[in-house]
Formats: sequence, structure tokens, C-alpha cells
Amino acid sequence: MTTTNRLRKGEATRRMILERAAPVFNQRGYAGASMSELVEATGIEKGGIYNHFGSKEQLAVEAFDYAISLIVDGYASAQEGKVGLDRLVAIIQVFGDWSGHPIVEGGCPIMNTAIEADDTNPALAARARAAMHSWHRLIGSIVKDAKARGEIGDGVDPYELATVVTSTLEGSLMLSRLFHDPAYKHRAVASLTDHVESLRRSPRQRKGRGTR
Amino acid sequence: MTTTNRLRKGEATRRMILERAAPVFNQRGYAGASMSELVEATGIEKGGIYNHFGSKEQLAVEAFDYAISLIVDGYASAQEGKVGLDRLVAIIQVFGDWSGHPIVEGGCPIMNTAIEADDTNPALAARARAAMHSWHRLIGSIVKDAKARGEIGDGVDPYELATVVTSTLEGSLMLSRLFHDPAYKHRAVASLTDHVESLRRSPRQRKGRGTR
DNA sequence: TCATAATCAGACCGAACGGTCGGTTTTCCA
DNA sequence: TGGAAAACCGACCGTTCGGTCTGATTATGA
Repeated sequence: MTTTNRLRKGEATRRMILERAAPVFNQRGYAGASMSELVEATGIEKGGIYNHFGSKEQLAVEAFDYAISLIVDGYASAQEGKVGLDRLVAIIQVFGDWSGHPIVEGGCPIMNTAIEADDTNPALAARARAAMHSWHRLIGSIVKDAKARGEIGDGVDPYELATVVTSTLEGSLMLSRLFHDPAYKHRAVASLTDHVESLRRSPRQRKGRGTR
Repeated sequence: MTTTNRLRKGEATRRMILERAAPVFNQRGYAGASMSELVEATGIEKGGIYNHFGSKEQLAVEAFDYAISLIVDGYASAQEGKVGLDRLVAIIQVFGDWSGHPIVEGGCPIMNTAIEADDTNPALAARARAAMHSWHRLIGSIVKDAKARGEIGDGVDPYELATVVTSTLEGSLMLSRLFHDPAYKHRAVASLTDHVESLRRSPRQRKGRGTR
């Protein structure tokens, strides 16, 4: 108390601004989101927002990081209690389950930011790269771990599998959002689950497939 | 000649505007592209542009359609001389070969438009849906044809395969653009080619896989 | 409790936005 | 080749953009 009290009032509204700005940026994009929309979404006037963030871009970057932190937490808890390849399967499954309860409205922030910012906003693109990189490393390390445990064969390249899993999930999410139909995402989840399961236990050869 | 001469001068500049506006919209997005940028890119002053297009949105829609027409032509010629499953393999391959010579700068217009417009611009979103739908139908019909020819088994669902192929290709393109590294796309192409080839000839069971 | 610092509202700024329009130039065909 | 129509330019419009700043208000610690 006598020392620096970290629970300042402003810290709470700063956090609240990030919480409410994140879905706005994720749905409308950086260029598409205006300060007046952010004023409306946060309930804080412009002066109040600029008291906490130096620019629209800085707000967007921090809102992105905040959204990513939510997603990271979500995938972390999805793996709880699982080991080896089951962790990967759990991640793939939970990706498909986020239809009704999206972590942050507007689809995957990494993909959205990657698509918009790669040719326009270096700062945001760098954040998207960082987030995607750590996601990719997560998948890759799970596959490596599964290899070390002898669950899958030596022929599997962890980062090639990570690329395929990531690409297919993100692409299918895009399709599901475009058509307002979760079926695309579910097909991708089913196909990937099949594929991952088919790698299990047989070091040099494929096994039969499941249903659907 | 005496009748309505369709080869007016304005028709040529109108076309030229679309050619030059398409990559601008594809790279900067609809919200991110300003009229002044389009003036610079086309070399036509604002009044001249608005003489041909009623609004920025109309211009964006027509530029999108133009970009799609280029892509459709590209994939059509890629299939020439091929039959059955080879058509699908050719399409997957050519997707990976468009690293150095992109049809239109800025990545896949369908994906870019889908991501930006799904929550913001109904008109553009509808065009993206239409384009993606016909792409999906193309892949699906190729798979159906391959089935009818007895190249692949009955167990293969054409539209499930189309979803996986589309998702993986689009997702990997996003990754390659984000990291400025074509490797992601190439991995996806290799993996999909493997997968498609593994479906060939064995109606009820999978076959061995390729290299990597 | 009270002075001080943190916090916030909202009027205001210049610039850039998408879009309009009258006038000039170019094209086209009789 | 003359004259109407088409094409094009660029100044201009009202609005909204991201951002600033001053003064009021509220929280905080001594």
C-alpha cells in the first residue's frame, strides 16, 4: 500500500479498453475500425483512450496481443491432462468446438491480421508472425514429443505436419466464416484427426482409416 | 459500324482501370485502398474513374471479378490435356508454382476478400462466396469424375476432399505470405499431392505413401 | 481532510476521405 | 471536316479521419 500500488484505477479501464477493442479490430480490421467505433465500443471518449494509448496502431497491437493471450490460454487448458499425440488431437478438436463460443468475435486474429497487415502494416504483421511462429512451434514440439515417446514413426517431419495442420484449420475456418456454415471446419477437423490417428503406432506404414 | 460500335475508347480505359485497380485492392484491402491511391495506380484522375464506376465499392467489386477471371483462366489452362484425377493434381501443383509469377499481386483475392469483407461489406462478401463456391464445385466435380472413371474408390466424399484441398492450399498460402517463405506452400502441395495419389486405384484401402 | 496527481470528457485541429460537377479536350461518325 | 457525344480533368464539397489539448473531475496517499 505504502509502496507503488499497482491496482490503479486507470489500469482497470486500460484493460477494459483492450477487452472491448479486440473484437472490433478483429471484425472490422485495422483500417476498417475507426476511432469513433472504438469510442462507442469502449464507452470511453477519445481523450480517455488516448490517455492510455499513444496511437490507434499501438492500441491495435496491444489489442491483438490481448486476443492472442486469450487463445493461448484456451489451447493450454485444452491440453490439460493429455500427453503425447493426444495433445495434438485435443487441440484440433477444440478448434472445431469454438463455433458457438468464439474466444474473440470475428475469426482467428492471427489469420485476419496476417491477411490484412502483410502488405500494409509492418508492426501488426510482425506481431502476427510472432504469434503464428509460437503456435507452429507448439504443434511441432508436440509432434516431436510424440516421436520421442514412440507413438509415431521416424518418417514424420514435425514441422511439415505442423504446417499441414495449421493451414488446413485456418483455411477451413475461413470457409466456414465465409459461408456461415461450420461444416467446413468440421470436415477439416475430422480429416486432420483421421490423418493424425493414422500416423500412430506404425513407424513405417499407414494404417486403415476411421469413418467420415 | 452504323449500329452501336462497342469498341469505344472508354471501354479500353475502363478495362485498364480494372487491371491496375485489382492489385491495389488485393494488396491494401477495400478499406485500406484510397481513391487517391487508385488515381496514382491507374493514371486516371478521380473524375475519370467516376465516369466509369459509380462508387469505390462498385469499382472494387468489378476489380475483384476481373481478378477472379484471370485466376479461372489460369486454372483452366493448367488442366488442359489432363483427365480424371490428374486434373486435380495439376491444379494443386500450379497453385504452388505461382510463387514468382502471381496472377494478381497480394495473394489470393478470394481469401483476402473473404477475410476482410465477411463482417463489413456484404456486396464484396457475396462475390467472394460466389467465387469460392464455383471453385469448390470445380474440385468436387473433378473428384466425382475420377470416381466415375474408377480411378478412386467409393469411400471418397468429393466435397469433403474439396474442402480439405481448398483449406490446406489457402491456409498455406497465408503462411507463406506471412513469413515470406514459399516453403509452407510447397509443403502443403507435397502433402496434398501425396494424399490424392494415395486415394488412387484402391477402392477400399489406402496405399503406401511417397517420399518425405 | 486536503492537496496533488491521475484520469477523463469533449471541443477542436488539419488532413484526407469518398464523391460531385462544370468545363475542356478528345473521339467518332455523318 | 464539322459538330455532337463521349471521355476526362481537377477544383471543390461536406464529412470523417486520427490525433491534440485544456479544463473539469475523480481517485489517492500523507
